[in-house]
Amino acid sequence: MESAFTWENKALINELTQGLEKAKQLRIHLCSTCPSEAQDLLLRRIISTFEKALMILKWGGSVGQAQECAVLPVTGECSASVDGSPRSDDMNKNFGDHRSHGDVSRKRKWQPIRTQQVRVNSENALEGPGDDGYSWRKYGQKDILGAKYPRSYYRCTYRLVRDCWATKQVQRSDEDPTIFDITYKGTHTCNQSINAVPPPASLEKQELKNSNSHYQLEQQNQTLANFTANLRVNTKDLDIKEMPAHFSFPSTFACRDRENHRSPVSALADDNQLGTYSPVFYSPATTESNYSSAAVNYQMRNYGEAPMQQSETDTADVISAHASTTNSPTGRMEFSIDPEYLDPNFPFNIPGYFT
DNA sequence: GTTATTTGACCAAC
DNA sequence: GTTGGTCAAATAAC
Repeated sequence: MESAFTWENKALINELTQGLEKAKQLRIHLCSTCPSEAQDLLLRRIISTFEKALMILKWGGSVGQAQECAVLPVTGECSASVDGSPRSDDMNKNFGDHRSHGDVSRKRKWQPIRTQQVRVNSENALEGPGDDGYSWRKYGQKDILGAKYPRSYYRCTYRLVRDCWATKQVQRSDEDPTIFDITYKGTHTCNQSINAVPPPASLEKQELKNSNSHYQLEQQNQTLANFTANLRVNTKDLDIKEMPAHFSFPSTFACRDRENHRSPVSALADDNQLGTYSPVFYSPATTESNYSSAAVNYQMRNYGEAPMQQSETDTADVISAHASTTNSPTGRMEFSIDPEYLDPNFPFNIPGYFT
């Protein structure tokens, strides 16, 4: 069936392919003029971003292994452990088990499952892998048969106020106590973004914050718009005439769904442990020099397909978690792309989304 | 007083 | 019957 989605998907792939080609040409042009290392790095990352977006789109619609691969941040293999051995958690297995379930069950095995391993510093090994950008509430702990350490169960803090059913399980590795196996189940629907929404002081206060969430979104969109604008400024003085005038980063991508205070961009932010694009943004008040720094610091944790230079990423087989996002610079905002939220029905051809 | 964590009990899956 | 996942009352922390 040649659905509208298929057509839009092809059109989007075409646009992204063009963008990729132009970025490559831009890099070639810049290479001939001896660009700074930072410029070259930024260009390589822009190219990589296009490639990833294309890959995500080409996988689109198949909820199988490919997507699961895509959302695993650092192991580079689907459901692979640190040593690369297959893991028992398997998305397909868990998706397939619907029998005798309604929409909700005490064991929501139908939820998408992602696994991740985090290595902690020895000094904080006792308290676990630390902050992953979301607010979690521990709701249980269980001794697991054959495991040396108990498994901890966490659910999203915003389960009640935002009906967010994301959960995670944290299990310390028997072999290496500094490694934690983290299993994420479900996806965040609470529209959390890192450092943007502190845990609720009370449910009432949280509802108050919800009423302001649109304002927060606008602020984030403004930041993204600035990011886009700066990207343009940095290239417009160059003698590049082939850069398509119609292309720009979709800063207006956000605020599609105001009712739910949810947008594609914010939705992408839902799961920072997924396919972690982690561009680092600063507030609009950030100085230009800081912006340059932000651009250079643009982090893209790879999910496996394109080899990253070691200097570009501090991730190896496992994440070295330093436990707290409080180490982040003030005003830092990260978002990541979860292919699950790439809405195949999203009207990309609406004027204004892509100018 | 409010919120988070702990822990025993309950329930579903196997 | 066993095991893993979740609930909810009790308790701790702030």
